[in-house]
Amino acid sequence: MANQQNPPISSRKSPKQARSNDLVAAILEAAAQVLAKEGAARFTTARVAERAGVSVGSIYQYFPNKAAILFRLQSDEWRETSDMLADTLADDGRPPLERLRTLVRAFIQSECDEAAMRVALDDAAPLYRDAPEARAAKANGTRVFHTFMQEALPEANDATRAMAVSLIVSTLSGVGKDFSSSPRKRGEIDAFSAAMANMFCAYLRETAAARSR
Amino acid sequence: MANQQNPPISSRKSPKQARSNDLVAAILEAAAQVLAKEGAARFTTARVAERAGVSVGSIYQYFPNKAAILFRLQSDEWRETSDMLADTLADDGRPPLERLRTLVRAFIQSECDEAAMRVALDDAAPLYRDAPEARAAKANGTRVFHTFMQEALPEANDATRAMAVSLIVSTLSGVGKDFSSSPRKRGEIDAFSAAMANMFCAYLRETAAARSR
DNA sequence: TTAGAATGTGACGAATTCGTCATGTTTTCT
DNA sequence: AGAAAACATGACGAATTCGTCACATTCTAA
Repeated sequence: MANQQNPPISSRKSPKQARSNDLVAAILEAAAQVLAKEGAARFTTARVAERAGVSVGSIYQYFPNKAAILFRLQSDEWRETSDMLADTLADDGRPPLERLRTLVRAFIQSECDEAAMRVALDDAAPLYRDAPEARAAKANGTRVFHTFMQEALPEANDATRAMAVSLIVSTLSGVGKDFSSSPRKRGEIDAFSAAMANMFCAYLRETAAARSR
Repeated sequence: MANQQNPPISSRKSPKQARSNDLVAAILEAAAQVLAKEGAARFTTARVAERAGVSVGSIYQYFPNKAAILFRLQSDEWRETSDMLADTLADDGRPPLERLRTLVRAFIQSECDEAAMRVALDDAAPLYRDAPEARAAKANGTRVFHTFMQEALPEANDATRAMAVSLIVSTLSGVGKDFSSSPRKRGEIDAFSAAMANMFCAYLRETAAARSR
């Protein structure tokens, strides 16, 4: 109901020289560190600048505001994990549900690996969440699952498949957040991933069975 | 990694006279409105006071700080929904999985009914989340599910049951948040609840079957 | 070499926010 | 009634934060 800021994302200018490329990289690196180590509430352009060994003004040369930095971090994160998931799902030769198991494990693992930053990024979500770019980026991340679902539920109609996708995507991200918000040992990750994969597989099997009946 | 404040919850004093009881009620009512209408970022003791027709000082007489108000709101919310869920689950005479279906529907519905405030409350979570009281309140909310799971998975061992509980609880709350973050029509709520219930039931059935084998 | 474009700096204004405290009002109790 | 306790007020200090802008430095190309 609030928390929207008009120019949150659109890049202010793009680097023309080598040094400014380095600078943007340094800013992003520093931003990730500040976010992970200080938390969302203490994420400040001033702190990012200090950590990057750069002045505040330089940051505002390439990012219109604080939210844009955060969105960029989140956006990169999404791209990376969605690429990883796409690779897992595209691995033909293994049955769909088995690939799904691998995917769940990989996702939970990656969520836990960078827990600190992901949690903070999530805390900061109100700052960038409502931007159209953010919605687009998120939608793009679910594309992989739609093609996967064609394989997993070949007999089902589109509505059923769409529902399965949104349910699974939403569960993965929501539960992943929750799970990774406290530190986890290897065994816990294994067990939890397995249970979640079981749940998805059971659901898909029953859905497929119901459809073909 | 950050965002902790030492005295977030402990009540400052308890109302001794009638007027102060009314005042606390007015504060909480105003707080809920401010949160829903202005969002977490604009949730301010000053704004709450103004809406309640009360002075800031009065607020700080009964709440040690802003976070305490938010925690109180969240806490009340948790209590209400967990009571509701307990009622649903306790309704003997109907098979466990059928009760679970009803529960899922009721939960999603209630999540959508007050979407604005719940989303804002979630955005504000970093302010109260790390308080010990918050963890306790949350744990208390999962109690209902443990007893339910005894019925649903009578043959399973404790570890399996515990996993099922945390998976389902986590999914409910995580996915509920996600789903209710955009406005939903009645039909969407029905369809989504049904799908989610299907997923839970399929999981529990397969888990039960695996155990008894 | 040198003009001008690109880049980098950081002090600073404007805005917000939190929570306190000295002071005033109302209630309670004897 | 009168004293003490409870309750209520709101101006204000201290702290933070965001993002800008006038100016300095570095690079590019003629």
